[in-house]
Amino acid sequence: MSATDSFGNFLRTRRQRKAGDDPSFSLRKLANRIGIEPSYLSKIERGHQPPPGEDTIRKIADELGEDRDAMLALAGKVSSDLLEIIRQRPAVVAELLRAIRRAPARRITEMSREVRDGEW
Amino acid sequence: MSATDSFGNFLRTRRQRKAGDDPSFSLRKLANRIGIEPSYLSKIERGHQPPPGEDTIRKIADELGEDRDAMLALAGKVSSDLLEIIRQRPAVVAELLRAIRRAPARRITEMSREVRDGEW
DNA sequence: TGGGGTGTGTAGTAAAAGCTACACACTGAA
DNA sequence: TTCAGTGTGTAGCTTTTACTACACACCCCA
Repeated sequence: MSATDSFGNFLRTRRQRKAGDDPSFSLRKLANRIGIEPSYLSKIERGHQPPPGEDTIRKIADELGEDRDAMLALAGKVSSDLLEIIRQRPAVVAELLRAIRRAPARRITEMSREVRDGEW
Repeated sequence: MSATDSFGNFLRTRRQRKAGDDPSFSLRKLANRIGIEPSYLSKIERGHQPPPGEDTIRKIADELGEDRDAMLALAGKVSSDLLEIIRQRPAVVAELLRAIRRAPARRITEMSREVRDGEW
């Protein structure tokens, strides 16, 4: 399943679920709040257009109450602030990312906690 | 200094240094080995063109014996294999990256080692 | 005094990304 | 029975990305 399709499907089902008990989540109204053309949003939901740009995805995620990074990933993208973190120290950070590729998620979360708590 | 300029400057000085004792590092010959037009390489070196695409940067880095991730970073890019690692598990990996933003490089390298050694 | 080698200037090009604008057809309530 | 609201189809657009093609001017040295 292409990024175009999975992003669209996810978006459509999440929006429709919300539209069930909140009429402000009609395709048109949501598009207006986000600041894009309704027809464009329609095409994205059905996979007739690839996912939109980063800023637009961010707004969509916020409106739906979904995780920004997860939606960006669905769209085949990575948040630009993460890119910036990598670009600041390419060698060390690249090494770390390649190291954790197959590590269990639990272990990765644990590492985040340790770093934040300053355990070293 | 823009990405265009710093990438160009770095490339030019590294290439010229090598050209000093190895004539196969003339702009033209290097361009031919890489598979791009000499005039294009010339413009990139002088910052008249933005850095080339990922594949081309990779080839340049390999020719110069420089770190790929570092050169990509100079160009304002991030290696697509790292993007893929993030997209696989956006939430956990994003959390980790944001956590290490201000951590000392030594600590990050240490973490890579620990994960590879399977210390958990 | 050419003929290979050097770098550079000008002028394009193809494809992708990220959209807009507007008309159309349907539905459900007033 | 109209009209506000729903989603959708068609046809564009601008900007960015990542280059190519080719001619020009200089230098050196055989």
